Amino acid sequence: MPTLDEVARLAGVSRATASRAINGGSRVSAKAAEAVSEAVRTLGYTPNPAARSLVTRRTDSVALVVPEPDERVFSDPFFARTLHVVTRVLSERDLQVVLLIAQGGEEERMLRYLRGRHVDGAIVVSHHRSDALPDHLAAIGLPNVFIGRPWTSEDLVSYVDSDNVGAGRQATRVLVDRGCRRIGTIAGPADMHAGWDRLTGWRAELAENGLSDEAMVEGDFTEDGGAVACGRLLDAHPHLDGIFAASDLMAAGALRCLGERGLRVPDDIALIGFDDLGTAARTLPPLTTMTNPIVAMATEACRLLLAQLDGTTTLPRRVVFAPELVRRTSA
Amino acid sequence: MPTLDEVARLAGVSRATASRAINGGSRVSAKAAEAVSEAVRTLGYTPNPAARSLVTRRTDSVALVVPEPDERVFSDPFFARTLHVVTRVLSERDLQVVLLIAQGGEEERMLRYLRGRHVDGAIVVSHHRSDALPDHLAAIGLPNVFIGRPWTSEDLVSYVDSDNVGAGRQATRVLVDRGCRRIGTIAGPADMHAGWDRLTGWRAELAENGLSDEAMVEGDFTEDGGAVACGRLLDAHPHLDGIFAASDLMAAGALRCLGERGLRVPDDIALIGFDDLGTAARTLPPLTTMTNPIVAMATEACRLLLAQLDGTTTLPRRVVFAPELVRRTSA
DNA sequence: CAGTTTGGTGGAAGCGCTCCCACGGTCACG
DNA sequence: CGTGACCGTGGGAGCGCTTCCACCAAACTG
Repeated sequence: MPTLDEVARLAGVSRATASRAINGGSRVSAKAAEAVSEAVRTLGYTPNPAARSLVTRRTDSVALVVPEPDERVFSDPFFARTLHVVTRVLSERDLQVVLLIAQGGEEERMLRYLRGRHVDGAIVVSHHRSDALPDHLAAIGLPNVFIGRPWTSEDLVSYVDSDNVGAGRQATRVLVDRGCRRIGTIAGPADMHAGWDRLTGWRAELAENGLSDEAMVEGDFTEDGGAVACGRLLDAHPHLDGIFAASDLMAAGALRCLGERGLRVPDDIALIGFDDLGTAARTLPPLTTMTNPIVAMATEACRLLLAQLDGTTTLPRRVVFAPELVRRTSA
Repeated sequence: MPTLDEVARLAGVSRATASRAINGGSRVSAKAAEAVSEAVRTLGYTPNPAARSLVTRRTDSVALVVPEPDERVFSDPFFARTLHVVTRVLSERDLQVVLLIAQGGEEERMLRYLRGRHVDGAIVVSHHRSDALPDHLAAIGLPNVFIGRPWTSEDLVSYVDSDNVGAGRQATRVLVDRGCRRIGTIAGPADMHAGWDRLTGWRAELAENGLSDEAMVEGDFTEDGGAVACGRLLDAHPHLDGIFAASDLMAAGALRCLGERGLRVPDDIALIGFDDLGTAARTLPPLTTMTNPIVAMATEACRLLLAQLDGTTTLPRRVVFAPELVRRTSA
């Protein structure tokens, strides 16, 4: 592998000048710059990232941390989209994204990786109450942004989120408005804010309409989990006429369950989901749902992280986006 | 951040001894080792990976290269499983896996990353004819193993594969044996060996039984693509009584299409898939299919790569695993 | 008891790079 | 023509680590 020294020698300049020419080129004469880039080309020179980051103290890569079992990461379009957007936005600044899936016992491993400063910063998505990620990241001193409100004191970390409470209310209102009076919900996991907040919204809307909020069952944001949860919900409350599922994947599972029980959607029972990431449009019938503003959230998360990396901002910031209703046929 | 120097000073030994104590500890007295690990603990020391890899010329990380659009990577359980297994096997050697998804124009970016020696080696999965990945990797001189036979001269690269030709034959034979005589196939992309070989197997088995191999349509290994392909297949050949789909995802799409056309599976038309990664068991009816020996392939790929990294092997090697038939109800 | 192996140790070189700083040359200005 | 500003340049230090090598003491050998 050619080194900077060889490039400099071939170009007839000093190592310092070669370095400057390669990185930005300010304070370098056009002649020198040309000679260097010529030398780079003929030698096929690639800078050694280890040597570079040893002195710059930057690695030019960022972790996308997902504290979830990988089967979920790979089956929920939410993560695919997030990774896609994050990768795209950060690649504009030539930052490499490293996907860190911390399943089960792997958490310690992941923390070791972050502690070792293999990355300049981290974006955390889908964090659970039990992983003390905000604390750990603070202890490590690594710039970070959460996608989805973290379980910690509000003003300690930067995050982006969608207005899940408001969206939960709005979704429930759709059911109320079409005349449903016995409305159940398949909630998300109680240890995740997204699940919890949507449930809160559902409760609030029911309360405002004087309806019972007893028909609640907790799902796990997966399709199979949604089907199971739906079964339990119907067993306990056979006469439901509306269900709010906290994710489209769970709604798809519910749809399967309802079909098996001979219930027609939306005639016998209306169903509204959450996310609108493709699944909703593909089910039979297509799901009425709330959008999950992933693109906006992920983009903003990158912006916030970049600001931290640049040293522009230090104080934690939060940005909240509003989901929108998408009417299809299930409700 | 504490450095090795500080650790050494606190432990009352030289930097050299501290380094030895931290890495393996051979040729270090028990007393010194204890003092060092004590110092490491109190200081919260973590080695600087950049400094380390500058001298060792290793990065202790390995790329999993997937030259596919990310929506496919995240919707096909094949990749999730592969990543899972690779991560697990390599983590035993404390190697970090970096997922490199090279979609569209990102290919150059990915090559730059590999050329920059950010990783010690690469495992490539799902390679297409057009990406000149084998050549590029050879040019870079990066140890690598392909999962799935690459498009290049056989003995240039190491790879693991499953016997797709044989499995294609066997799947087709299942249809023949149950009495099907007009057998179509939804093939994989022609620029991927897995697709091509399964098609070859299908052709061979039909030929041996004196049946026509005209009913062929190319899919893209996705569910939606499978549905579309199935539609085209039926339009061109309305009287098929059996279909071999080159992946379960495509078979699931076909199932949807067949359902919409009022065709019962397997009574009107038998269907056999490929992969058996969960999807097959969840469809209605459950799919008869061929297993895709991912665990074996991924594990072996890791072994082959590790051998290259250790310098144990230099010559390219190939290992082929045999898929097995799983009988369910669709055929 | 001299001569050899052995194990533990520290000094020091050096991995490839960036960046501070000092230096000389050029130019505009008074 | 002297002075200062400015630009492009190269020397050199040093980032944090591993590893070669020389060294010494202790434990062997014949």
